Amino acid sequence: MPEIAEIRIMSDFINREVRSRVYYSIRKSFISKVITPMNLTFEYFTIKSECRGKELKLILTCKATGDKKSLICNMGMSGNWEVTQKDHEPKHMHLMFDSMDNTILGLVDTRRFAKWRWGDWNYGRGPDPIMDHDNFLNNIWNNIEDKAFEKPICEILMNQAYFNGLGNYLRAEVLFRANQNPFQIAKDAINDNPAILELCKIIPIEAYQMGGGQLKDWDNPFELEADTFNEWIKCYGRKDMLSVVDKTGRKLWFDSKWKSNCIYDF
DNA sequence: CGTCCACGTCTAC
DNA sequence: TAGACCTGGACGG
Repeated sequence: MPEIAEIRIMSDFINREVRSRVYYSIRKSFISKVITPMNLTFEYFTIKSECRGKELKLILTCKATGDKKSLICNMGMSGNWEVTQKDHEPKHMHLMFDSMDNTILGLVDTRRFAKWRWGDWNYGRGPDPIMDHDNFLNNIWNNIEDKAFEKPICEILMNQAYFNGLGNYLRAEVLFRANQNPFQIAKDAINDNPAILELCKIIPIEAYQMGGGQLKDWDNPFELEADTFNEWIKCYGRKDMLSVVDKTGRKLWFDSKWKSNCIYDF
């Protein structure tokens, strides 16, 4: 489910929901295997959300002292946020924030790949390609001689040290919209076709404005038609495109015009 | 019923 | 560079 567009939508959703609420407790489900201790000394606290690439940061502020603690959340494959009534937690809600108004802000995650920890951003991941685009570009141009850029462009677009927030559907859409041979060596591809880097901002913004990708039961802040995303997506998962398993084991979707360039076995 | 597949990391041979 | 980690939906017999 979540790549950078969906993470931003989740962050917006959280900020809208928590704006007028005060929280008093954090819990995790009994089944959760996340070992992060959930004890919090704040008696009452407010919440604010930020995002950076595929990471989400919940900043908790103590009502009494103004002290802050940050929880960094990675949403895995199926993580999403919901607000429900107390004692009506849906199945697969594994992290819960209890509010004084008897609602719960919770992380719902069927596959339980989502993780959370106290602390700051993982700076091993690159700058946000949308909100911090200049640093995103600098990080790439300053490291263009890195061995990572000797790999095919389709592979490095999944490398979170440089493309924090891109995932399997966004890389397919970026490459397609850039009219880019997915198998060209990344350094050459970026030098020949720097529009790729602009599309790493433009495409996620479009996906964000569409309300995100393939999300079922999403509380869409834009109130768009349900199939808007399916009309927008031009490559990923489409019958008129080719797919092949790449070196990292992920399925790469690409325009059949590049078939003769393909370096992976069909 | 069974098998395959999924928008992502992690760690361990 | 395979697997491990997970659940459930789609699809086939």
